[in-house]
Amino acid sequence: MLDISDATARAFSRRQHLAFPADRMEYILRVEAGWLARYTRLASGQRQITAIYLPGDYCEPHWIIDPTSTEWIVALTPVKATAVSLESVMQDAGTYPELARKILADLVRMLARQSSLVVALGRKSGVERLSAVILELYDRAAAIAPDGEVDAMPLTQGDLADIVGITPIHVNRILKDLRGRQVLEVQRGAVTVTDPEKLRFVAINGYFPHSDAI
Amino acid sequence: MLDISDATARAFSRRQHLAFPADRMEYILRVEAGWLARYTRLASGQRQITAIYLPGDYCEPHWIIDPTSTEWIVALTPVKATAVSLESVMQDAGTYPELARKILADLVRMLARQSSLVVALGRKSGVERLSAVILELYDRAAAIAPDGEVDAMPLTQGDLADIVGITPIHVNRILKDLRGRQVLEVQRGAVTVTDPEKLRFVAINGYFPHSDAI
DNA sequence: CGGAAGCTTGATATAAGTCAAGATCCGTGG
DNA sequence: CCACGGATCTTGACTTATATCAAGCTTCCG
Repeated sequence: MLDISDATARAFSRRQHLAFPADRMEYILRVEAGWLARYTRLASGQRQITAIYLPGDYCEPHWIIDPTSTEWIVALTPVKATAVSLESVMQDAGTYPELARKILADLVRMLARQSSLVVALGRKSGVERLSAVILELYDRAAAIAPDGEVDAMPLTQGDLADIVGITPIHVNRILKDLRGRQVLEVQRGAVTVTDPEKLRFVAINGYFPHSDAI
Repeated sequence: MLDISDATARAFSRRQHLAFPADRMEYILRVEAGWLARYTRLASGQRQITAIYLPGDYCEPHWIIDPTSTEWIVALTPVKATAVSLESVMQDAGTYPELARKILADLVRMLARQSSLVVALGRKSGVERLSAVILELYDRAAAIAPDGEVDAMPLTQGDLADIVGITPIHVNRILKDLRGRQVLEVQRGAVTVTDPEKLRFVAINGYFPHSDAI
């Protein structure tokens, strides 16, 4: 069981797991640096990522209500995180509900994000889905960047494929196209948004109807 | 503003809306009878349903944390629901946290369901998605049925299409096929599961690999 | 009893997947 | 310091699942 003295930063390396399904958790991690993913694995072996956590986020905020992990949590980059024991959140809840309130607010944001991911996966084309997801991450990254400058976002084309539910090969082709339209740049293991507004347009409307140019 | 005296059943007719995006809510509805859907509409006019509420569910439980409606809530059937004022939940929270705890538990369940919907939409084929969604609803309906007997589930083929993110035409073809395999029966505006275990198999594995028969 | 909502089916089109083959980068061990 | 091997990316050719278009039917509500 963790206590306050444990509330110091812990380090995780890229591709290291922070939790597994059925784990009984005794703390919640607040991400200080690095990116995390939450995913499920299907019978077929395929992976579907259902959430991304960025610095400032409480990872799996619902653990304060039901402390059972249901999915895999993995570090997409080297990560630093501080653990807050559930016990202490619960105790504070009565007297200083600040922390509990913040965590619950995160929970609601997460629900909203999942909802819009459902909409994207259910009803949008490849370009639109990919654009929508990259844009959402861009906006979140911009919100926490000290100067609003977002640098390369540490996502493999395989990671992106597992978020938007398409083939990495197809992700590659879409990215190539978006790169050609000067919307973003692609590095090995990362994507950099160069024109957020164009990206926002594509995420909502796709390419112009009856046209190939943006 | 609602008070306790308002906590009596209200009636809504089929296709009537209970909330709209940006509405500021002052209460949460507990569904007593009937089915509800929560949905988003895209720029293209398409609809994507992101949640279904059944009797016993608290509709939009996250309103107790942020009382702003973000999507449309519509009755899929005639509905009876009782309103609980957020004010009273908040007041009770300190002294009798029972109600708040129940609502938060519902919120966590909802998050889990959305997560598995993301997985279905992202990584499963038409049959698998449709089977998974129908099965989930079947299981929920069975859990609240007094004798475990689930009757026809009130979903239009168009509704199903808007949950699983495929065309109503394609839903029709898949249902025809599942009907042929004796998994379920189809009525106008409703679906009846006749072989839940077969359905469960298809939801997880699809049809047998390298085979057309189940 | 008329019309809208819902269902059904066929023919055709297209977005995305699959298969295949290489190229490139990068961390690690010798 | 270099070499090796795995992870990642890239591109082309071909296949397939699902969408689109079109038409007609049925049921039910007002």
